[in-house]
Amino acid sequence: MDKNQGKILVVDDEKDILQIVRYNLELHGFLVETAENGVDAIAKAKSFKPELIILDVMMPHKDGIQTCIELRANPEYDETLIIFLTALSDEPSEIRGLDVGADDYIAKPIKPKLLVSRVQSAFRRINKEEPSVIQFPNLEINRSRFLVIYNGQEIALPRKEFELFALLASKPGRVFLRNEILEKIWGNDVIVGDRTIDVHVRKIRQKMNTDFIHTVKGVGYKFEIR
Amino acid sequence: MDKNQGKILVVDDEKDILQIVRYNLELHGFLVETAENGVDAIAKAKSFKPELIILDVMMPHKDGIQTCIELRANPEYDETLIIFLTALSDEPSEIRGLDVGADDYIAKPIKPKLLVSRVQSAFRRINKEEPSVIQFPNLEINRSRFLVIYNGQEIALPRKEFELFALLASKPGRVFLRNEILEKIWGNDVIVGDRTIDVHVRKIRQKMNTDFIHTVKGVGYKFEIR
DNA sequence: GTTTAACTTAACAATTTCGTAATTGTTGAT
DNA sequence: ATCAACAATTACGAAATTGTTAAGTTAAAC
Repeated sequence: MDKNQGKILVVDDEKDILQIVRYNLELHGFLVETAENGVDAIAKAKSFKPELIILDVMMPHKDGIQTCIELRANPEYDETLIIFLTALSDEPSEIRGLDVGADDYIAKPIKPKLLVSRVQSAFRRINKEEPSVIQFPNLEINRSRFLVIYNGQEIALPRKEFELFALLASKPGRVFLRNEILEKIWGNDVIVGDRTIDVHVRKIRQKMNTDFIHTVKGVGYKFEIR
Repeated sequence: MDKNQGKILVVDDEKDILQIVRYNLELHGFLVETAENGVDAIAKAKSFKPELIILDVMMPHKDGIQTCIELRANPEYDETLIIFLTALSDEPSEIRGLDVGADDYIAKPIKPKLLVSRVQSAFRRINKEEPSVIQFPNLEINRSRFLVIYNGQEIALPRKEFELFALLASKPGRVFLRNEILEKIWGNDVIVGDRTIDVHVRKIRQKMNTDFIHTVKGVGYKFEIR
C-alpha cells in the first residue's frame, strides 16, 4: 500500500476505538494522529494539519459537536473534512452533526471496511483537483502546470514534446510501440511519418540533456531512470 | 425559503418515494427533476444538468450502481454529486456504492429531515466559494472590490479583464486551457472568437506592465510570479 | 438619448511549433 | 567487411498559434 494517502486526526475518548481506527487507516496508507478529547483535538489539529478529522460525538472535555463548531469557526479549518463517529444513531443527533458543518457521519459500532471506504470517498472529494503530477527523484512532470522540473529547474516543453514525454513517463520501463505513440499523441486520423517521433525524442533528450528516453530498436521507446 | 438552492435529479422506480423526496427537497428551495430508472436518469441528467443526483440502487432497466459507473465515466459528470438511496443497509453494498464514486449513502426508509440535512451538507461542500481576496507579495486581487492592487497602486480593470485575471491567479502556475477559460468566463453558450482572449490578456499585461500571465502555446495561459 | 467605456471582431504581423526530407550514424546478421 | 534495417541528426519550410492594432458593436452611465 502506498504511503501518505493523507493525514487523519482521530478523536475519541476510548483508547480501544482509537487503536482499531488507527490500525485500519494506517493499513491503507493514511498517516494517523490521535487525540482523546476536544481540547486536545484542537491543539493537535493546529500542529498536525490533518486533511480529515474523525470526531467522536460523546466525549468529556468538549464534545464532538462543540469541537466541530469551534473548528469550523476558524477559516484555517474550512477545507478540513470532518466525519462524526457516534453510537447515537438516532436521527436528530445525526442531523445536528451535519448542520454543524460535518461532511459525514458514521455509526458505531465501527465496521472497519465501511470506515475505510467512507474515508477514501471523503478524500476522493477533496482530491478532485488532480495534481496530475508524475513524480520521480529529481524529476517531476506536472501536467497541470505543463512543466517538467528537473533538479529543481523548470523546463518548458512545447505541446507535442511534453505530451510524448508525459506519455512515456506515465509507465516507466514499459516500451511504447511507435504505432501506439502515434495513436495516443496524434490520434488515429492524423497521419505523420515515423521520423517525426524521432525528432521529438531528440528534442526532449536535448533539452533535458539526460537520457530518460531509451530506444528499443525495431520496437519503440521507453522511459527509464537509471 | 429561497428559490433555486440547487438542481437535484431524483431517481427511483417507486413513485411514492419520488413524491416524498421531491416534496421535501422542493420545500427547501431545491429544483427537482425525477427519473424512474437508470436509462431515463442518464437522459435526464444530460438535459437537466443537476448538481446532485439521488440514485436508488435497486431499479429495473439499469440499477443505481451501474448508472453511477456510467455517469462517472463521463467527465461531464465528474463534479456532479451522487448520493445513493437504498434499502440494502448491509455493509457490503454500502461499500460498493462508495467505491463506485458516490459521495454519500442514505438508507431507506427515508427520514425526510435527515435526507434534507445530508443534501444540504453535500451542497455545502461544492458551494464553498472562492476567497474574495487573492494575496501575493506586492499584488492583491480583491474580488469584492473588483480591484487589483499592485505595489500599493490601485488598478481598476474592466469586468472581463478582471475576471480573467482573477481566474488565472486563483490557481497560480496552473495552466488554463482556452476552452476552460471560455467556459468559465463566458459560459458554455456564449460563443466568442479565439482572439478575444488574447486581446484581454494583452490589455491586462499592458495595464500591469509586468508579465504575470504566461502563454503556453497550443495549450492556454497561466498566472505566475517570477 | 448621448456619451463613454467595455467588449468583440477582423486583419495582419510575429512567433513558435511541427513535420519532412536528406543525410549520417548504429547495430547486428551474414 | 558488407549490407540491410533502423535510428539520430540537421536544417528548413509549412502550418498553427498567438500578438497587436484599429475599428466596429454593444452595453452602461450619465
